[in-house]
Amino acid sequence: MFGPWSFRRFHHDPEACFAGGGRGRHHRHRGGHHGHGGDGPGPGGGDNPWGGNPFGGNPWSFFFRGRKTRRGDVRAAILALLSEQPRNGYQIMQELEQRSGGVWRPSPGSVYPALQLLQDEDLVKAEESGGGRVFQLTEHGRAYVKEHAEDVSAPWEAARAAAGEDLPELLGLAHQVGVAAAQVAHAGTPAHVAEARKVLQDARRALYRILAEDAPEHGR
Amino acid sequence: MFGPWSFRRFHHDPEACFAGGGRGRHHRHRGGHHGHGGDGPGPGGGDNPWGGNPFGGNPWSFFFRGRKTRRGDVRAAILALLSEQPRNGYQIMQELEQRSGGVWRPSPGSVYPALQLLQDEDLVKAEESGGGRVFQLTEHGRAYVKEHAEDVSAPWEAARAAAGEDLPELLGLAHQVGVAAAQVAHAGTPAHVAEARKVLQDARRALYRILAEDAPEHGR
DNA sequence: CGAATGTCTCCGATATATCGACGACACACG
DNA sequence: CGTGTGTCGTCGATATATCGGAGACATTCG
Repeated sequence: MFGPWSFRRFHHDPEACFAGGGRGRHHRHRGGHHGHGGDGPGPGGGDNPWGGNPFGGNPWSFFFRGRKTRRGDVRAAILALLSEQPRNGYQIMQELEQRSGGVWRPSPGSVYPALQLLQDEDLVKAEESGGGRVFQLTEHGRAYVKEHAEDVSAPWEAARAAAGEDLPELLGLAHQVGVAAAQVAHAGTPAHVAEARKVLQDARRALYRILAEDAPEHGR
Repeated sequence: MFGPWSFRRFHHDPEACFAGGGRGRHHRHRGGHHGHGGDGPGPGGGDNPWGGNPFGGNPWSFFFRGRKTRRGDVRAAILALLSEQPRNGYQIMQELEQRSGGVWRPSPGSVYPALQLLQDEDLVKAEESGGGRVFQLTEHGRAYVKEHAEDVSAPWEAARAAAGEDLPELLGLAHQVGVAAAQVAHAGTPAHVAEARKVLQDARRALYRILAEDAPEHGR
């Protein structure tokens, strides 16, 4: 089954629990060329309990972390995109984010090693261009894509479908609430700010009350 | 005066308006080694109207963009930090974010050029370490810091003070609202989701009503 | 056939670097 | 002295790269 934080698990396993900080909490800073091992900027870390951002980052990044695809998806996606046109690594990440409606942006940690492997297999080659490197399929790569059409899929579609509709909609609304709160904080009087604080506290309470009233599931 | 998006302007100029997309909107993609000039992931861009993140990124990043410090602050901050101990570029950015309570994280676009200039002036030197480069003051740099103590300030304190209290507090609450909404979206029934949608819509409406009732300022 | 173990891929964080836009500051001119 | 112009520093976005943790998948063993 999918990890606790993947939306695939959300989709297939409604029992999945959000408790705890997810991967970021357990993730240790590494040695080697990265030397620092201090506490991370996550919740509870350092002077700022909300993370790197004093306002806590966005709430969905807290949940929507970790694996969003399956093994082989990044490789398949790269082959699919490069069979359309040459692209650099950054463009590949951007395009996948765009085509998945934003639910999946492969990290550099998967894209660059996958590109390296594809080069090792002589399916892809890189050319210097404008200060960066543009990747394109080789002749061998084109033949491979033709012969393995079923492997060169569009995993961004699955990612998009898996994310569903409710989460984006509610988080979009929550985002608008945050925008309005920021405007009050900026342009409002102290009395306005106090009023806004109460509105937000009431909304939070109402949402948790919805969760609390959850009875054993019927017809799910 | 400060730019439309700096919190300094927020602080000193309450008339400042949030309308429009800020710097990101006008910022053009550049040529040269970065070739792509397509529409950005910002509001209104591409398939996903909320930005790179399908859920719109966090609301405060929309407002809290652009300049947060004055000319020379990054240089002063680097000198102050390196007079304590050697650090690499990434650690400098992290430390400033931490000490400012998160309101200021200088971008690589200011830190690395400033480090280069400080090296050119023989105030700082770099040493390879663990795959990266650690920067430290030279003898000349140490003398400079001693002679110009008034220039080597703690701009993170000013940044922190300028951000004030209301914005972080309200955005922290909005963040918690977002977290609760995400939990409902994930674990709730369709009826729960509909109920949560209403809670969020009501909260947004209440916040804008607070702003709408603003009379001409008294005693501000 | 199910459980345990091993392996492989994905990801977040770390780390670096630069360009062009833009805001703020200094300076010059009327 | 105020306004306009020029210059300089800051920033977001672009672009690359890698390490170690962890999840998912395959394989092996009982």
